[in-house]
Amino acid sequence: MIDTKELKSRYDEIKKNISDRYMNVDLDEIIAIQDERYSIMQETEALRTKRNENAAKMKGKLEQDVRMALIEEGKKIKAELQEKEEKLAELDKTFQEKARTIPNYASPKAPVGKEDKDSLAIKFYGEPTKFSFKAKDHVELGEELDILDFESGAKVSGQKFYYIKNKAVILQMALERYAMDIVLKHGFTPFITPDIAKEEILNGIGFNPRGEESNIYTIEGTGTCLVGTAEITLGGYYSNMILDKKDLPIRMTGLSHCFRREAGGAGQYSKGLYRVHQFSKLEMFIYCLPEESEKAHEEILSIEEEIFQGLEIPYRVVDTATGDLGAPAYRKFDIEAWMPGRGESGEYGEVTSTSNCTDYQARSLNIRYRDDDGKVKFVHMLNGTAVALSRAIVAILENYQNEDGSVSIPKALIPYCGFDRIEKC
RNA sequence: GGAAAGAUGUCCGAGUGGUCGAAGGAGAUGGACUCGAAAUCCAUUGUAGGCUUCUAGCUUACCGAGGGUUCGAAUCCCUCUCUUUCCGCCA
Repeated sequence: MIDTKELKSRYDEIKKNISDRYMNVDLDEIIAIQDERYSIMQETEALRTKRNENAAKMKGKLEQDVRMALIEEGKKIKAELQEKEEKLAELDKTFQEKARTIPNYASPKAPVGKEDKDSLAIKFYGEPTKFSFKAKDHVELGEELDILDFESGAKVSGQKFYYIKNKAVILQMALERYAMDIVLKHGFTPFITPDIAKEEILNGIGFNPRGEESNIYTIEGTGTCLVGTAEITLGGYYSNMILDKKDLPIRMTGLSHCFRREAGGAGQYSKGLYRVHQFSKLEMFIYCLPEESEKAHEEILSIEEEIFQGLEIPYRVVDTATGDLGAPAYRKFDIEAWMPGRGESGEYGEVTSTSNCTDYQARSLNIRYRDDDGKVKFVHMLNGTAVALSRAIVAILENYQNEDGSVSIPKALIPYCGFDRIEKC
């Protein structure tokens, strides 16, 4: 969340940010709740002071009637205090809930706009793959090659589930290891994280596990959820801790399953592996000093590019428009790989995403460091996809398809796969 | 899953109802001593929040977490989490 002490001093800025992001947050209501909370808080504290003073008077030896009078007084204060404290707790809860909905300040460099098409393509790598034949999409390729099975996925688990079969299994493992090797080379510490996390962690990262539009599966009666990304488990790792400044930046990379409800996400642009309820992903995460976060963001992006350049897949980099930024993000870069089977005759489709969340998550999760001036300050937290296996497989199958329906393996993956081609068996 | 013991400030560690934001020690910082250093001595040394007469003062909360008892809780009670040890079970 943002610093709620600044709601009034940065009022115009916050308001503009909310409107730039096309979000519906009533800042004035939140400030009104905050004011009421402060005033109840003061009344509560005054009563507590009275209670403490009253109790302090009873320390020594006292006449019985004096003591009884003080106890009576104490009981009266206690009753009053209880009432105030209940009210305060209620206000606190409401305030926290509402304040959490205020988005992070967006970078002044992020393009302002409502949706996808307002985002800026800031870089192109390679030319969209051309074929001398009609390109198939990954669904057709995958089913013909008997390496993807959506029908069985739907039968056993439901819509948007799938089985990966045969050489695609090896391909996925190869991709995992290939991306891991690149990330490790850049000094990241590898993790395999839990696939389940507590709601408080989800909230701290900025995911809302509740509500109709939530993309999160909650596990009934446990207070936990299936993670949608290892960003959650990597970001929760240091919650409530004060980090040593000399240990920063901390670079972590985590492999996890990712579960997403994707309610209502159907249609041509979500078909096949592109939008699914479960996939695996290798995620990068950095905790760093505030002054280093923009540089760290560039670093993550460049590793993501290195991974896709190594696969020789054409892509573009997109600087996400304010209206399309997640609430915690200060700035977000997506890599969109060329997908020849997408749309009429190929389109770019998102394969990675990296966000600089500045101190937004750190404030909720209480992750700080001690600065040279002795003060504790919030770290900046960044995340980025190393490789989302399902989407990377979409890009590989569609870009590396051959006229006979077989699929070649990108050069960089051949040593990891042990074969250079997937063909009909 | 069962049993026992434990969880206190940066660390170690005392503290079984009021004199405890918390003894003592270590560490760190500043100062004295010294040519300098060590030793010694003195002082300072948690976090978050609120208010005000805002380079300061006042005040609230925090002793694993959450509840409860009480005029008053680090201290008593309940639940949970974690750690250690033992038993059971298991990949």
